[in-house]
This record gives sequence, structure tokens and C-alpha cells, in this order.
Amino acid sequence: MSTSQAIRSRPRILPQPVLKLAKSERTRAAILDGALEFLWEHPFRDMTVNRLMERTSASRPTFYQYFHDLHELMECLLDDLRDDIMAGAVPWFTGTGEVTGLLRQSLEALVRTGYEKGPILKAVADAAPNDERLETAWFEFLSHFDEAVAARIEEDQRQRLISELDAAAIARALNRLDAYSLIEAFGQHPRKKPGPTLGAIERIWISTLYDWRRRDGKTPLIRRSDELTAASE
Amino acid sequence: MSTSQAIRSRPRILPQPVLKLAKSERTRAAILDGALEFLWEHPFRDMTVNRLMERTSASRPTFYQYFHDLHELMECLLDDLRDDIMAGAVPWFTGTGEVTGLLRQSLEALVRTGYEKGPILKAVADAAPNDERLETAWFEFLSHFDEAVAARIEEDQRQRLISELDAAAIARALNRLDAYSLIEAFGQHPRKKPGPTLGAIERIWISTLYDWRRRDGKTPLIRRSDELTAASE
DNA sequence: TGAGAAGTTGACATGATGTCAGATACTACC
DNA sequence: GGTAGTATCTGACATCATGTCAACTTCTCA
Repeated sequence: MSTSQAIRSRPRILPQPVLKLAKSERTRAAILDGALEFLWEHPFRDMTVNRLMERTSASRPTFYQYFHDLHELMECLLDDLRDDIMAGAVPWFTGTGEVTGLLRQSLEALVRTGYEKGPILKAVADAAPNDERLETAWFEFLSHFDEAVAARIEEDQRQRLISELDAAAIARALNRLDAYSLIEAFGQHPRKKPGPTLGAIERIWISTLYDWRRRDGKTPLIRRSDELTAASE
Repeated sequence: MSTSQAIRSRPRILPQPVLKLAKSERTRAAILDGALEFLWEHPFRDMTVNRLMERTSASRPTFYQYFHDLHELMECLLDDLRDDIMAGAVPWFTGTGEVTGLLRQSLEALVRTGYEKGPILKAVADAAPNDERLETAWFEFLSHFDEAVAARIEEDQRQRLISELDAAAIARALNRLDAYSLIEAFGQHPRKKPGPTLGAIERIWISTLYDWRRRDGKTPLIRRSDELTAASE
């Protein structure tokens, strides 16, 4: 078989050149890559340790050297997602100026990330209910955004940009809307076109938070920096 | 063990009295009841055919006489849910008069049902990703509401009660919001209080569809019957 | 009451999981 | 450049849930 040849020849080709990854790091990365590749093509329910490791040049027991089980591996993928998604939200979370524009920017980045990582996002959401630890991690992942969004809403309320509403509850609801809309639209091939999903999400967020109708070309809603607000209290 | 005694004595006690359920019907019902009971206390991931049938007075293989596997059983529970939820939505789907009131009624019924059946709803959603058939059924369950909501939106648009927007996409997004908000708030014990969840859902639906601000005591939005609208075209 | 059907069961084959102790390959030191 | 010592890998095992028999009860109805 060519696998044993591959494992022997690959180190010869790029071990010294750039940087010498310890073998363990290489194996671990290979497993994670294999998982990403697998989940891009198949749903999580079809992934077994066996099938995953067949794509690697290592054997099944080797998997357990690196991960306690498949769910722990999914937790690693989830951590990567968190960073990607958080990064895109920066404009609305911390920006100043016309708020609906900031929000649109952030939501657009969110949908783009969802589109690019759809199958992985779905895989994590699919796997979560099967394992208590992963389920907890998934809920914490969501709450993380809930809190960030709620904080942002409250700050904009202080600046009179958002009217009276239960920031925490609204944040939670809007985030579930995003998460599961993305999962369903982009979670499996063939993915839907991102346009309608983005349109709906934008419309709902803006209607709810910044009063869609009033925004129709008239008086813009401008956000000052948070520090100024805090200082003026 | 008392099980064999129970299985023998129960038929003696209530077979003739009221109505004679065929034995098979009784067993099937017992399994479904056992499942409901189990899922009320434990997450789906802890349910095995073994543990389920221990609550029954029948043995494990008997389960397979009635259901192909656990997922088919979950599909039955899902069918029950569909009816419950659809029933509550009637006011907004088919009523006439002040629309935000109708919508509030329907959403309140939805949240009530979600509160009462939370763990079952969560169990179905949890189980769905593990089985292709059930996943399809779950998506059809959701699409069913998507289509009903989209149709209602389009009709209200014809009546100038809702402004221009992508009815199908908005319906889908709002339904995901509902479904997963309910699952998370009421899916496991201890359940949250329904108030904040209902408040957030109402606020978002009304802001998005009927322009929350404008509704603030001013001109009411009145829906005529659909037939009139159709006739006037 | 007894013959046939409906319902139930113990026992089996399969396939996935997680864990060893032993074998192998890498690393670094001399 | 060879070798000691360790990091990494593997074959084989025990366990558990699943789904399917053929054989056995228990019901039903004539």
C-alpha cells in the first residue's frame, strides 16, 4: 500500500526546510485536517474513529493518543470557529459612527464565515447533544456571543440609539436566529446562496434594534465612543 | 421479580371494563409512554432500547416489533408535537381583526406549548442529526411552519399590513428563532421562566413584521378576511 | 375447549468503542 | 555516525449497544 510509503517519504521532503514540527504535532494536525476534510463531505453521524483515521497514515488507537474521543476533537474545531466569528463582529461591537452600517458590516462578516465554515458549524451543533461536555461547550459558545451582544445593546441604549427592551433575552433570541439559520442554509451541500439569508437576518436585527422604518433614508443613528458615554455619566 | 406478576395481573384488572385495547396497542402505548417519561427526566443521549424497555413490562426485542429503531419512535413523538403547535397558531394564521393582537395570541400559545413539551421538543431536535430519516422529518416539520408563516406574510402584504420583504426567508429565520429559543429555554430541567422568552419573541416578530414603533398606541392594523382580499383582486 | 394467530423472548452476530502491553521510530547526545 | 532512551504507534482484547432470529408463550375466537 502507498500509505506506508507516504509516511516515510513525506518527512524526507519538508522536515528541515522551514521549521521542524515535532512528529506528535504533525500527527495531531493530520487528524484535525482529516476531520475537517471528512466533515466537509459527510455529516457528523457518519464519522467514526475508524473512518477518520483511514484518511490519516496512522492507526485507530493513535487517535486516542491525542483525543479522548470524537467529541473532544469537535470541541477543538469549535474553538477555532469561535475566533473566526468573533473577529467578524468587531465593527458593530466596538465601532463608532452610523450604527446600522456597522451592524450590517458585522452581519455580513458573520454570514460569510457561516458560508465558508457551514459544514463544520453544523457538525459541531449535530455532535453537541450526544455528549454532555460538548453540549456544555456549545452552549457556552453561544452564551459568549449572547453576553457580547447584550452588552452592546445596553451601551447603545445608554446612547439612546436603542429603545427600551430586555437586552439579554433579545440578544439570546437573535443569536439563535443567526446560528441556526446559518447551520440550515450552509450546513450541508449543496449550500444555499447567502443572499436571502443575509437579507433576512439584517432586516430582523435592524427592525428589532434600530427601528427599520425610521432608518429609511432619514435621520441617521450615530454612535459616539463608549468611553465618552461612560465619562458623561 | 414482580414484573412477571404485573404482566399477568394487569390484563385481569382492566380488559373488559371500559374498552378492550388490543394487546399490541397496549404494548405500543406503553413504550411511547415510557419514552415520554424517560425523556422528561433524561436527555435523549442516555436513552437506549434497553433502558427504555426496562420501564415497560416487556423485553428489549419486543421494542423492535413496534419500531424500527429509536429514531422511528422519535418520529412518532414529533408527529404529536406538530399537531399541538399548529393548533396554537390558528389565531394569527386564520383570524381577522387587529393583527398584532392575533400574533401575540399565537406566539403566546406557541411558548406555552414549548414550555409544556420542552424536553420532548429538545429530545427530537437532539436525536435528529443522528439519523437521516429523522433529520429529514425534522426539517420537514420546520418547513411546514415556514410555508404557513410565509403564506400568512404574503397575504398580509397584499393587505398592506406588512411592507416589502422576502417572506420565505424571513419566515424561515423567525421560525428558527422560535424553535431554538424554546428548546434552549425549556428543553431541560430546570426550565427557565417563560416570560422573558415570550417577550423577546413577540418583540422581534412584531418589530419585523408590523413595525413595533408605529404600533405604539396609534393607528391599529386591521386584517380583513383573506377571501375579501382575493375577491377584490 | 382447543387450534391458529398474535405477541414475546433468549440467544446470537455485528460493529463501534476505549485500553493495554509490546513493538517501532524518532531525537539527541557522545 | 551510532546508540541509548523516550516519544509515538500498533495489534489484540474486553465491553457494550444494536438488530434479528427461531422457539416459546399467551391471547382470541369458533
